[in-house]
Amino acid sequence: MENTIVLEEPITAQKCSENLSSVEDAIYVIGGKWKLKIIIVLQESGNIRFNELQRNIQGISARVLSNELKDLELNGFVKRVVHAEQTPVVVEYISTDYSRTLKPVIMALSQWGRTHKRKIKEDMR
Amino acid sequence: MENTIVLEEPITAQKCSENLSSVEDAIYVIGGKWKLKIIIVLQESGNIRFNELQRNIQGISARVLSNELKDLELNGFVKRVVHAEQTPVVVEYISTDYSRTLKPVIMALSQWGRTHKRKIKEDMR
DNA sequence: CAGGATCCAAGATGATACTG
DNA sequence: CAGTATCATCTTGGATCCTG
Repeated sequence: MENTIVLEEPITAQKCSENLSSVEDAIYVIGGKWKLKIIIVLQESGNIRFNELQRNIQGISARVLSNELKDLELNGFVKRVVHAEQTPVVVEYISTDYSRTLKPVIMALSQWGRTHKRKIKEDMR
Repeated sequence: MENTIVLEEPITAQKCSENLSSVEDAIYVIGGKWKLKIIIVLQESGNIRFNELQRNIQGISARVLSNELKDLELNGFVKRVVHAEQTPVVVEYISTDYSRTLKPVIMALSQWGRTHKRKIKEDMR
């Protein structure tokens, strides 16, 4: 281990940019108005079809949902299952194991959102 | 207990929309490309001035930063402190106690972002 | 320095219609 | 049903210039 070169970078800037860039990475893939919502619905419904999914996500259009799903599939959060045996073709979406790694994030967010909502209500009176 | 009317709502839809709406609320206030980043930098730097803040946040323009700060101030995440005694006026931004309630969210996100980055690297080989 | 005002380009979104 | 195509629209964002 004596040959290990430790580059002594400024600690504050270091830690800062470390957190920052990780959060940045996270926001990059699961950020935006819809991604997390879709992931949540998918996780809670097991498997679900396109139109039902759309109904479950308040306000999303077919086009946007379609695009988001492609994106999520590319990133490994969603699996698209086609049942070709039926006509018209049935397509189901299911969440992947990898999407389950987001549990802590979703929990933290929903927890915070809950208390935040309470705070807002109190602020209003 | 026999008179208790239990409205048997579909449990899944119920729990689903609960998580969903909380996360939705959270995303509504801290979502977007910049908000969390600004909050992080603010938390890690104690107090900081406008231009320095801008330098610390890769790629943000003055206009956007200005707007985001107003928004964050309205929501109680940031305090704007004006030192009028000096000329030209010095303005400092500091994070509030309330912004610290986001710690769990930030931790979860940065943790996830970190492991995600590792996964991506592995996927590439 | 700390922003506000303005202009413009680009991307996101909604609505509607259409297809296999 | 599971989307795609197209168009009109609206919002964002960047660039630049300006000011107290």
